[in-house]
Amino acid sequence: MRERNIQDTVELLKALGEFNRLSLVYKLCECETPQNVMCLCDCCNVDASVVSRHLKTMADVGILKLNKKGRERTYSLDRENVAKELRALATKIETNTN
Amino acid sequence: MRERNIQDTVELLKALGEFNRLSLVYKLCECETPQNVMCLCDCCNVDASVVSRHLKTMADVGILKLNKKGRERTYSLDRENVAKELRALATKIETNTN
DNA sequence: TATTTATTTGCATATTTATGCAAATATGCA
DNA sequence: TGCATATTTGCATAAATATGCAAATAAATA
Repeated sequence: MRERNIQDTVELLKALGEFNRLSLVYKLCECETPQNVMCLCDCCNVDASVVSRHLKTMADVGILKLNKKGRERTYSLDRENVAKELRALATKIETNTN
Repeated sequence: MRERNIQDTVELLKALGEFNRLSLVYKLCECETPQNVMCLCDCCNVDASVVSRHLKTMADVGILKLNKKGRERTYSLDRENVAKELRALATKIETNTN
């Protein structure tokens, strides 16, 4: 398995490491189905355009999946991918890589 | 087990999500013994004062452990803690928390 | 005590990032 | 086609963050 380079990892962590974005992630944790921007607006007190940008930021680094069908654009968590990346980092840090 | 609140998690991720800081973490991954600031300066191209601040940032959120003995102040990775936190987040994200 | 070495802190600055509003875009529907 | 709704984008601004340099602090040692 090819190792993520450090910059990719930084971007993943940076995308998760902001209050409103992590709130969106937590919100999406509870959702069985993909959610649209309007619905996700409820979980943080900011303009819809800001939510839209946060969602794009996270989609860009593989945290979210974007589904387009017609007018609706819905986002869902890429649970598997995020969990995999976080666990890979955990393992790296846990292990003395000498 | 008490769950970390969202702000704590944000701070952990923010502390890891910066290039020079993650470089320091990777460097410390390779070290069996705690390292001092001067030694850690090698791995990123910034002033020692900047490294010092980055190390403090990470110590503050439990990524690093600070050991003081005499003049020497050494830092080591809190491998267990970081791995635990990252895995907890991975599990939360992976699981539909309905 | 004076000096040397390691680290931190104060301050100024540059860069990045988050935000809101208004306008643009996209799509479904009357 | 024209309108309504959802989403994104341009732009300006505020806030947060990273950085370097110089000075301050801390501790070992001559």
